[in-house]
Amino acid sequence: MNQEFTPARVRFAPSPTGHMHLGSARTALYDYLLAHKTGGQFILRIEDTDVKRYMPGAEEELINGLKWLGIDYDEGPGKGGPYGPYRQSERKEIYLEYGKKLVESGNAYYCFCTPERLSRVREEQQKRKEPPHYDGTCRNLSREEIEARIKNGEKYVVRFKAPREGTTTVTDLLRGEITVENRTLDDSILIKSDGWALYHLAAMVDDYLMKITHVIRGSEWLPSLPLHSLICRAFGWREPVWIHLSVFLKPSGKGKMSKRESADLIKDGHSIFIKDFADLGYVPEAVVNWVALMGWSYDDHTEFFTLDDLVQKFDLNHLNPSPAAINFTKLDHFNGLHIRNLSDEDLAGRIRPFFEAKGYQPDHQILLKIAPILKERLATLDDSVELAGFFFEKDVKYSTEELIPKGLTKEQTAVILKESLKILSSVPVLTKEKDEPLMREFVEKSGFSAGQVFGILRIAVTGQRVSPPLFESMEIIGKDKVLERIDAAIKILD
RNA sequence: GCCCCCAUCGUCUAGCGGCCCAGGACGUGGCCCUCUCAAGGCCAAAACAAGGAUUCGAAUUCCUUUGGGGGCACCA
Repeated sequence: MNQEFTPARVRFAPSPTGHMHLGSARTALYDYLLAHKTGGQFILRIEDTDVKRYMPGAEEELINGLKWLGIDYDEGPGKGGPYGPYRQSERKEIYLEYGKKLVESGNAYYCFCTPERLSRVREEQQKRKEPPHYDGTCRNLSREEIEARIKNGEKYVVRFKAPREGTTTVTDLLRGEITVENRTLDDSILIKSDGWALYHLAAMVDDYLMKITHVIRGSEWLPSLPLHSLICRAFGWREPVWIHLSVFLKPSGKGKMSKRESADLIKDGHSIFIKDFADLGYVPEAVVNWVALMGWSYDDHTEFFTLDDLVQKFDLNHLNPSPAAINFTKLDHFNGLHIRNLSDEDLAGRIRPFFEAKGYQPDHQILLKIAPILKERLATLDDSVELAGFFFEKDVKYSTEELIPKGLTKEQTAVILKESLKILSSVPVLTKEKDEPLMREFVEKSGFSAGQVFGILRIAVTGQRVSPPLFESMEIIGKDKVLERIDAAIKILD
């Protein structure tokens, strides 16, 4: 498909009515990838024509979300561009003008029906088990009557004059031709009585004026695709390439995530809201990788992708039209992969806030040293605190029972601790290369198992049953503190 | 109710008429490595929704059924 290799102008057009979620993130990602792959532009357009549903802060959240994910836009609010303004609330007059054009060309008409009458009609239709429909009362009003009623101050809307007979066929890139019977079409409202355009008009006008080549959006728009196509045709515009992505299903695969369920996820350390991922310890690289693969694939075995990889390899032909269930365990997997792909310096910087949030004041040099031993143990960044908090602790806490391993007595444990103290005191500086052979030699002679000896030391030094490797940890903690902690353990047993 | 879309292991998916008694990944189980936990390596179990049709040959094409999803606003 050669259209992929011509510069694409693609737009991400969210409405600021709620939190940015995974579905939006994926759409924006694909937009970005297509634009960058083809050397085109990625445009952010805010669809805020509905004042009632406006959520303060949503636009900012959207922009921050994109920034966090690393998908920067070329044109949009705060950035400008040759086709602005990029907020629909600033484009009211434009839509009015194009609405009028449609009326003049006979593709739309003024409708004076009141909302009350409309809902009455709808009720009756439903009672008769008919699909709810505009009944066409104002479809063929005379010019004189229209002028008179407008002059009379009657409220009106602009409706699209949808064809009543025949069929309409539109092509969606991943689904092929979609054909509907025109009699199932409705005369949708294009401009409300308050003068604001509805999505159907506004989006089509903007896509045209902004020279959008590909419309990538959710499949909830599929039912109104014929309408949108018809509007473009009424204007005589060339249609963009239509791409409707399927929705994300809840992890069980049974249905879409409800508001309630989305909010509840956070209890399990998950979320579908982009704003939450950072705090939950996810790195944007992983979220991008994960979400890219829900609905797109490269081949039958490659799964690790950076954003740059994706720009290189993304293509429209491997998009998948079927709905995908969200799989958070796979996100954890990707998160681990990308954490391990980070430099020590980078990882040190990223885990710092998690330590700080727990009241630690981590030293950068120590963070740099623990980064490599933490790397392959982290599913999420916040795991690092639980695993490595002891590095920043003055002393460690544990119970006597924890110190004495199963199968050993208090006395034996004390012997091991005292011997270890002696050995570790004998080396000038604690380094893995130096003390590990000495300790292993002791294990060998003592008749205890490595697991027993190192297990006791692990508790004494880290206060934890599970920790990063012992000798590496001791090296980082330093001789003085290690000896201090072992000494403290011996005292506990006395 | 009506309209539209979708259908391969539990999940994400590869597959675009013979390379497939279906490949990869996550997860699960086992083994190896091992100072704990991981990471890593190896192995295993696990799917073409059902029924027709076309064809020498179908997971791949067509039809029906079933299941799932979306939509039917002066929301987007």
